[in-house]
Amino acid sequence: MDHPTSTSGPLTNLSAGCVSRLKSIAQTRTLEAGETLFVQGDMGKSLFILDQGSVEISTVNLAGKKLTLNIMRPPDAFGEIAALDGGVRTATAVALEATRLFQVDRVDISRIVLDHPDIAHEFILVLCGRLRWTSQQVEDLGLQDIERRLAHRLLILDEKFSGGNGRIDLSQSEIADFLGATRESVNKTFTAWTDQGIIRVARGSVHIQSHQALEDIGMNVP
Amino acid sequence: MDHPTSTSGPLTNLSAGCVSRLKSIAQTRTLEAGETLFVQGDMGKSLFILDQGSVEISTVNLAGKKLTLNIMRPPDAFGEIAALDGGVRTATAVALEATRLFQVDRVDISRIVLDHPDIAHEFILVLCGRLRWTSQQVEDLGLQDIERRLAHRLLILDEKFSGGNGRIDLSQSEIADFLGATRESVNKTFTAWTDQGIIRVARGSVHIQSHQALEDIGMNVP
DNA sequence: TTGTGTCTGTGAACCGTTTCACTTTCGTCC
DNA sequence: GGACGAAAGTGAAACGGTTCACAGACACAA
Repeated sequence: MDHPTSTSGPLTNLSAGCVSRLKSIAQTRTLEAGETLFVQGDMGKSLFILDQGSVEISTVNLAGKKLTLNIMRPPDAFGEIAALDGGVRTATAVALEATRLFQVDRVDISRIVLDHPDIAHEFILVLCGRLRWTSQQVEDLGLQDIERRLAHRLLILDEKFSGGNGRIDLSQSEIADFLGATRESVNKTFTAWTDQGIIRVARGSVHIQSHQALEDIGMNVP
Repeated sequence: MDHPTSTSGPLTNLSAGCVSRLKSIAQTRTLEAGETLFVQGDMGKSLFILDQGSVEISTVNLAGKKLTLNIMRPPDAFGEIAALDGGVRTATAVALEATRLFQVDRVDISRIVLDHPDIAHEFILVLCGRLRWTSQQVEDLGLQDIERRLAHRLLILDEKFSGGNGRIDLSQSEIADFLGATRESVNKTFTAWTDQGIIRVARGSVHIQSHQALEDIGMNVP
């Protein structure tokens, strides 16, 4: 069996070998754009592996404010926490477009994990990666102001969604939901950055002109 | 081998059986009050299991603002992420008092995890619990105002540190660091709550008079 | 081409929280 | 018992971000 996509860091995924084994015992499932796969608080019975499309993972508070935790695209897997420990879903998953995914049942995963130590080890690495991703988010939300959070998040989104090429295809509202901020705040920061030549904006996307400048902003003392 | 202390939720610990096996291959180590065990960014080579004392897990930004992520007490274990995936420490660990702990080396853990599927499974459950704890923190920081965060955090601290008896032995500054807020904000909220009979405050501690009231505050629409 | 809806841009008022600058209370160590 | 440091209490001013209220731009469908 090959190694996981990356050994640490927040972008860790299961290895191709492990994924194909899981797919062999999975059901396939399709979702329409906007369809909800599960909501926070549901009992979680399965893990999902994306085949086509994209799924947004988010939480909403009682006032209706949304915080986007992640946007999953193939070959991402998600829903592992509840699938592995049998607890409730910690967030809500909604398809952003027509989506096709594999659904692996909790009992099958438990069996595989106990039978195959190498797969158990892979799940451990995936969970560690998730923990790093989430811890980073706690740190940002608890300690950084919006400008720094935004700089940091743009760099992460660029790496995750565009492989570092600098084009991020998200609207300013979507980016704001990632930060726990408002669209207006994001827009005002973007305007300033555009004036400085750090980014270029278009309808539904941002182009990073200077990764270095964004890194510097993240490194500044607030 | 017995079951983990709890099967899901943020307070999950390793089972007594697993802990005693890990202790048998661990070194013991003592720390003085204020001594730093590791800092964020260090390469992580081991897992720690507390025997006596307490350790604060926190992150600090460049401006010096601190966010307390957790305070560990026996029989808590911590440092698992870096110990399991070999990455860098995501936070800093400092002893709050004279502390004694067991240190288990990363290579020994890897071996045990691959040799003992049941222990691997326990680690998976512990990581899931950590992820639930951390996700909750993200949700609070991203979506809730200080009053709601404070209400929620008091209930969690009460359960974790005092088994739900209502007495939380932390100063207002320490509580503020848990929230990512200032001591003054915590103090002002405490004054209001004291007037309403929800809590009673003393030097270095808070007494919850009405768990229900705090739960209600957490449930309110902001 | 003219809608129609979504995304972007922008300024003013507002509000929650921090910062600052104290005073007071409490414990404990000479 | 008085002195000192740490914790708590409090009000005024400043600030970062949100809310609100629009106006303009672009995309796509009728």
